[in-house]
Amino acid sequence: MVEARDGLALWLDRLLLRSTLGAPEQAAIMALPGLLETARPNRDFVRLGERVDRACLIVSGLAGRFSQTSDGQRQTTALHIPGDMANLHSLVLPQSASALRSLGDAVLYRVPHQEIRRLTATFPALAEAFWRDCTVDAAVLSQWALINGRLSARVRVAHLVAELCCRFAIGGCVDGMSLPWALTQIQLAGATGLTAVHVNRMLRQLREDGALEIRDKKLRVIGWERLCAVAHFNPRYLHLHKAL
Amino acid sequence: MVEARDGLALWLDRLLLRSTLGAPEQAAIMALPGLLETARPNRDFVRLGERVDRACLIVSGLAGRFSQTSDGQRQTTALHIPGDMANLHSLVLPQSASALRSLGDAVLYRVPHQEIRRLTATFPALAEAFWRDCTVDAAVLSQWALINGRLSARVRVAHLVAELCCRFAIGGCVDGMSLPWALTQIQLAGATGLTAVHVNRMLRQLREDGALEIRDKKLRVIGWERLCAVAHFNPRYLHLHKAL
DNA sequence: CGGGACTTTGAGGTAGATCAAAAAGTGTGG
DNA sequence: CCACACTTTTTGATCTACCTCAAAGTCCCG
Repeated sequence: MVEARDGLALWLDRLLLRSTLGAPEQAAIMALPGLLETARPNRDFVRLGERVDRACLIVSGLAGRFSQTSDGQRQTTALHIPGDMANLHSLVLPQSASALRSLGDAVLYRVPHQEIRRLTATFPALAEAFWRDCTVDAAVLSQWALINGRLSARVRVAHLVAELCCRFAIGGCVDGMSLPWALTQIQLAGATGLTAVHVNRMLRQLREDGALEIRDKKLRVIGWERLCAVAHFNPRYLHLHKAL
Repeated sequence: MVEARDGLALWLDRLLLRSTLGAPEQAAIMALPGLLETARPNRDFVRLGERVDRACLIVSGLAGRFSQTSDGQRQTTALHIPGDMANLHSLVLPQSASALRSLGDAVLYRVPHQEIRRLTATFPALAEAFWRDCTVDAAVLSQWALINGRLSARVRVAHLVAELCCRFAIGGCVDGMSLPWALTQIQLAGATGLTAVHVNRMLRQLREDGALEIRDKKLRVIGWERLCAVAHFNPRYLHLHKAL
């Protein structure tokens, strides 16, 4: 059974990677009230343009953030894994500029803005930690813009896979490691700005290169070094450690 | 003669578009100490990976933010106009994830983090206003990711031009309007993820379509409606007005 | 067992890259 | 004011990475 506490604990860990928080701040995070909710698979749980009054913590499963043109074309602008407060920025900009949707089965914990504001008002260190995490989010998007704007399809797919490896297994990615993998090639295409057909071919190449293998909803990293080399991957932009 | 006060006033106007600030907060902004500096044209004034202890306000001219691959390829992730505090986010993430460079002649006002922190500590409303403006920045980048990831070269160029029109002439863009235009086609290519050659062809098309004209470092909007239509442009994402 | 979503492979088309070179503009020093 | 070097703009010709369309194969769930 999934519980809100699990999600909050993951989120707190994430915050502590980048910010120093005292015991009262940590306790306040863990005590945040909210609503646990099972998202219907592949459905928007925050719609474009909607005025939002609760932030969504991903407790389990995956979620995507999407920008959309007037004629309905979508581009993924972020992938969120458990422990991500997917739209924390809605606290300061409640008019949602992008949609959030579950990718497969997902469980959310919806925390009212007003509860988060209570925390930022009491603990300035939390306000800063929140702002910092939003900034990391933007840094990741910058990296996506770079990779998707300048590099080949093969690099894009490899880079996205490498990023997710690092975010799931915070710190150490190694050869032979295996991760649960719920993303379809269609979803991968949405995030890399490619077509699903071409993603398929690129994944085959990466398999033939001895970099990785996806089977049975599992990703197996065959050659982490090779994958990083193909992807031009350097995890610094993820800010998974406190700055020196 | 350009003065720091001009830049600070522009920035304050920008903040007031999106946040409500009292007289003391406004006075505190206008009193921010810093160093006025003439940037050498087309030079990085914040380098990649550098540890930053001052934020850069663009007082005059243009600046670009760039992400960069290990082998030196660059992608523009933001264009900054006078009144933009280009790297306000460095306050919470001082390890610079992107480079900042002047595009042509530019004048900067460098404000020490420590002075800005004095403000956020005293006035929580300013901390929130700053966070909000960084969030808008990220929203603009999302839009770029969408446009550059999914739409044709013609749309990309048109969209960028339309965005800059709106940001320069906050609120009203009209037919026949003319703006100072300092960007080269090479710089346009850097922001749209195209080559300069192709940008040139797209600009010619837009001219032939009766949408715009660039001559003598001036941009003339011939048909604003037409430009917006070609660009799929809807200025909402710029958050140039307070949310309803 | 049947239907829907996803994956895989093939064949052919195209938007935009690349390469090349001329023309126009811009700044510098004599 | 002109001569120069350098950058930017413009145009042409060719090439290719990725898209599009199509169809078969696979997986999964009711």
